[in-house]
Amino acid sequence: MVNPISCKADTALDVLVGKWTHKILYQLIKNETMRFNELKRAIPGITQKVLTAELRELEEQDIVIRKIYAQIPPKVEYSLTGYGATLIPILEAMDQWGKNHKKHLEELAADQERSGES
Amino acid sequence: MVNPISCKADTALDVLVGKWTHKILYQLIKNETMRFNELKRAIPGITQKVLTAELRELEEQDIVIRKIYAQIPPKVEYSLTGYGATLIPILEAMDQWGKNHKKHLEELAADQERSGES
DNA sequence: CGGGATCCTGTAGGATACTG
DNA sequence: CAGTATCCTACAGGATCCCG
Repeated sequence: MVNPISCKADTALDVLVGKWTHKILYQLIKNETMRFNELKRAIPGITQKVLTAELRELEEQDIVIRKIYAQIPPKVEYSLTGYGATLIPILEAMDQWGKNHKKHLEELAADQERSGES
Repeated sequence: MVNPISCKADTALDVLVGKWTHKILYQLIKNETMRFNELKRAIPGITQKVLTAELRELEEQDIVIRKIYAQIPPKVEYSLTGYGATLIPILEAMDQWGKNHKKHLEELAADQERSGES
């Protein structure tokens, strides 16, 4: 029998969900540590407000850490915490599955065309 | 260097996200095959409309299959497809991580109390 | 029994302007 | 530079009623 999932996937989903969350994490995985505007530039389309909000949430959850340099002009650096890094395998699994799923959906579409769908 | 995630996690997230999606999948993993109202009863709080919509989406993505018995009263059975089952490891990983994350958050809260947060 | 058709609402997320 | 502070909108999701 399949190992039953006790439904705490919500908790993980809560962290990962959000239109931009995983892209932020992706950047921090790739670049280790980034400044606010660096992140903003790396993620086209996101607004300051949303980026700030997401980063605050991730910070609260101990997934990213925020280093503030008391200087003018301000400098703030974000990076993954060690704990946050435990998300990487999940993101990688989802990434893999996602890639495969895209292919799968295309094949499905092709099949349906061949069998003459409306 | 960390294996960069190419950002197709969106695709997987798209499938999994939705307030109820993973609970539906959870039920189908546990019970193999279920009728509409069985699912509805197993997932307290969900409405027919939403359940129907989610099932349709999952069906379109070839993750669940819908078996209709032409009879009165109607009988419709839902179950995971073999392809849909490839999601199980991801759900399990998220479940594990989610459980651990809950503990982690509690520890964080306790730490902050001890250090005298406002 | 397993939905479809409507109508409604909360909130995640966007646009824009201002600031230490 | 790295944010706040407002205001606004789209849409996921909910409530309800109807139907073969």
